Amino acid sequence: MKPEIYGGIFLKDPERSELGKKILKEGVSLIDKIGFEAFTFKKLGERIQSNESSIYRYFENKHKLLLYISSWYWSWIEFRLIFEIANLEDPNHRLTKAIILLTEDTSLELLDDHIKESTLKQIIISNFVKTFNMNEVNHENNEDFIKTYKRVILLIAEIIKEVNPNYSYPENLSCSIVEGSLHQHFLKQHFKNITNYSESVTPTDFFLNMVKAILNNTE
Amino acid sequence: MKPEIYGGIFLKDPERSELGKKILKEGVSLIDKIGFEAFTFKKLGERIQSNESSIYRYFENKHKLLLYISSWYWSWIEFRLIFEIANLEDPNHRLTKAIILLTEDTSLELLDDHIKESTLKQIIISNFVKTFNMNEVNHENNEDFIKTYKRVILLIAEIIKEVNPNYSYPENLSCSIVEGSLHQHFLKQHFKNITNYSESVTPTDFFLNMVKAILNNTE
Amino acid sequence: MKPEIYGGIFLKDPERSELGKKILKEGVSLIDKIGFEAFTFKKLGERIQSNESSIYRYFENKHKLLLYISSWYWSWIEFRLIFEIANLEDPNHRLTKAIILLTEDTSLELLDDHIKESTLKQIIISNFVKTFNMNEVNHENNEDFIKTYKRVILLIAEIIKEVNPNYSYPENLSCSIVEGSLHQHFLKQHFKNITNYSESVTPTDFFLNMVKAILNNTE
Amino acid sequence: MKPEIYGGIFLKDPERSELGKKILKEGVSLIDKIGFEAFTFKKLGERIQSNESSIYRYFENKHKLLLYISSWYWSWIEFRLIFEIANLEDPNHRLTKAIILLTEDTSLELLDDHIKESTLKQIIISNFVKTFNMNEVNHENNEDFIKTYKRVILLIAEIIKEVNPNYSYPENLSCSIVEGSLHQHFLKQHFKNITNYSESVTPTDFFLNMVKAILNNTE
DNA sequence: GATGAATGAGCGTTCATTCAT
DNA sequence: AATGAATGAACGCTCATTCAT
Repeated sequence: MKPEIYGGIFLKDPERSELGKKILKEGVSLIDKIGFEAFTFKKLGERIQSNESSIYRYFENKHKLLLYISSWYWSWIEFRLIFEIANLEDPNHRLTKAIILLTEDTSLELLDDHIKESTLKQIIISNFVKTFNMNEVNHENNEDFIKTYKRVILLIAEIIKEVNPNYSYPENLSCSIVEGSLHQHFLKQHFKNITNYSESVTPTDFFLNMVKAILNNTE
Repeated sequence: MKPEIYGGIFLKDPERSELGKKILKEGVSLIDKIGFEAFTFKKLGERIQSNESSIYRYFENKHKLLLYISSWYWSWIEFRLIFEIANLEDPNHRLTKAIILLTEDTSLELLDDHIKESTLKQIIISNFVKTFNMNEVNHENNEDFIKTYKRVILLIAEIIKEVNPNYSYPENLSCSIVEGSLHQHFLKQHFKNITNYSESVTPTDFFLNMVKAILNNTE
Repeated sequence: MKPEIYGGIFLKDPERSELGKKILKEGVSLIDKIGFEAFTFKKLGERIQSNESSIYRYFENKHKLLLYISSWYWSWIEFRLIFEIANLEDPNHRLTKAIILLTEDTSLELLDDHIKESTLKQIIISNFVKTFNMNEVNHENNEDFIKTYKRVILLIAEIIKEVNPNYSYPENLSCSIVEGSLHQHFLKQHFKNITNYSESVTPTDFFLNMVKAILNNTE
Repeated sequence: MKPEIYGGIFLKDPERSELGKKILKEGVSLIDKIGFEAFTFKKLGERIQSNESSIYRYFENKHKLLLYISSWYWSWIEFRLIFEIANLEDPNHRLTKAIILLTEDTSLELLDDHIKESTLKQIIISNFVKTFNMNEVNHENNEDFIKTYKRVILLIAEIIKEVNPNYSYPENLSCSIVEGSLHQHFLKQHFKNITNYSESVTPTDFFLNMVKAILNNTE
């Protein structure tokens, strides 16, 4: 998949060179490992056997790299949503499929270079707020980045409306599901003991139950 | 209110000196303003007209200060929940009250020093994940800090069970509400245009509707 | 033993109060443990359950404390030399006894507070040069401190002259023995494998052999 | 002379750039002037008109720099010993030459950059113990550094054995001479008045006399 | 286009010391 | 006399970035 990343986030398209791809792949891996705070271009440089200054050819700074990765993630989610829902007619089926897609625990790989979706998800949840705060600083690329995320939200909201046009908060519910899908990862990691998840009960179950209850109720 | 903060987070109780209180008050304000990343003890020192080294007498590092503030917030939430629910008998009333407390936009002030709850909430949502990542490093205070948060989650989960003992995911729903209550702030700031909120429609409405639907449904 | 320490090294005589004695005892122990470089009054304060500022009542700074300890050591050596040699008539016996005293590995304790001579020796050897460099800065107390050390050197040199009045370098030989006695500790610790010491061969043997050879030779 | 320094002490070979050489030359000079304790990379940076951070590219910390300088010194001593003794046949001549080399006061310069041997010697004597304490911390480079020093000790010990195979403490005597050669500098500086040295009597005389006496004696 | 060297600025922390009690 | 609180200054080090090649 070649995600659509708005120009201006990068200086030089990382997808179009070997070094660029390495920066993405190892960048994702390193951020996941040591956290974005501790992540520096120097450390990434060491990891890819290259000088830190080379990375600056691609991204102005580490924040732009994170924005790139985030945009990438949401593009990928949007792409899969559209692709998988395309041939479903029944709104209920469409919504069910969407929720499954968002909440299930995949081990799919993006790109040729074997970046796992689950690793990306990890980074997104850990740095979700950060990406938005960054945007307040980088006003130029502000809208560009957020657009992709918003499109995902509105896509789900549309399906919700199809299922129950009378429900009053489709956008809020959409946000809750999307955000919730991220939050599951977090809960599983840190609070296994206070959730109701088990082998047979999954986040997907929880959200399907929730959405069904809410939308049937107001029907 | 004097929150219960587990010792070990601070070196010297900041509540027990003028300088300590200043550190808390101005610390909260500065973290909110420039973000935790950019926040340093040096900048805080300048703001409180004191040397950064003085702050080190109270907190080992800025991460411990954030842990303190977070513990404080969750203690405060727990305190209000218990206090306000104490005299309500009907489980439905109790749950409604709890949701209102969590989701409403207060401008209450903590402490004598005029720290606004809404500012605290802002910090918590922006750094929620971080506080837990920290804990993975500071294993000693690990459990202590998380305990308060867990107590809040389980408190709500208990009320949910009272309302509908047959519902399968009380803890998950509790997490969703608590996390959701934080998320509202965020949405309002960054996505006003994609939520369904208006003067007359509030986060409280959304969550009350959600919970009612879910719990009635499985009754 | 109450060593004679020249005033000016301390602000308040540490031997005359409980806190003072604690400072000496624990100071010696801590310097030995973590090294003089890493040693600070703050750490010592923690150890003796007292505030660092209290220590400043006794010693201007940690360098003065080291000077005090060093003076103490050399006074103690001088005291033992004089005491043990006093009743010996034969110069050869006197020299032999002196060498034994300097080179043997004692576990004698100074003061009431159980400071081991071997610990002191450890500190002296590790910081010998430093004490002299300090003196170049503190010109006032310069001579005072060095005097004690010089008296030990000259005492041995005198005995050497008694044994062999024709030997040309009594002072140098004296220095070699005194310095050598310290150096043994060091060799044993770091170079066990390149010295000739064993259960039955000791530093004392080496020095007795050396001195005998040198003084007989020129007789 | 290009000394053999075991890798791992430096991050980037200081001999291979102008800045690196400057760091060595001015580093030696500054340590000699203000002492190793007071020496910091910041001060060195000011002196070489460069930022301290640049120095960190070469050496992890000032302790590693001192290790480098020390290794350098002992390599230089070993080199001169081997070179000057190579063509001497008579063991007595070899030993005499070795003692002269070790004890004489040279003003030879190392490297192209005019680092005086005497300045180096000054640093070595002042920080001899320290270099070994460091090694206890930096276990990796431990053996590497000590090796060079040991080789010098064993080299002299071998010659001693050649002169008198029956002498019981060749290694100890070797240590005494090598350590003593350093000690002379110290004595001259601090105790001119208590040594027997004069225009016509030198440390070399003292040690030649000592060694001759000891080795003849047991023959 | 990619890299290595260099650097200014700033971070997190400790030190030595003073002041008020 | 002893202590606790406070602080300026400095330390050791890393970061983000630029420049020259």
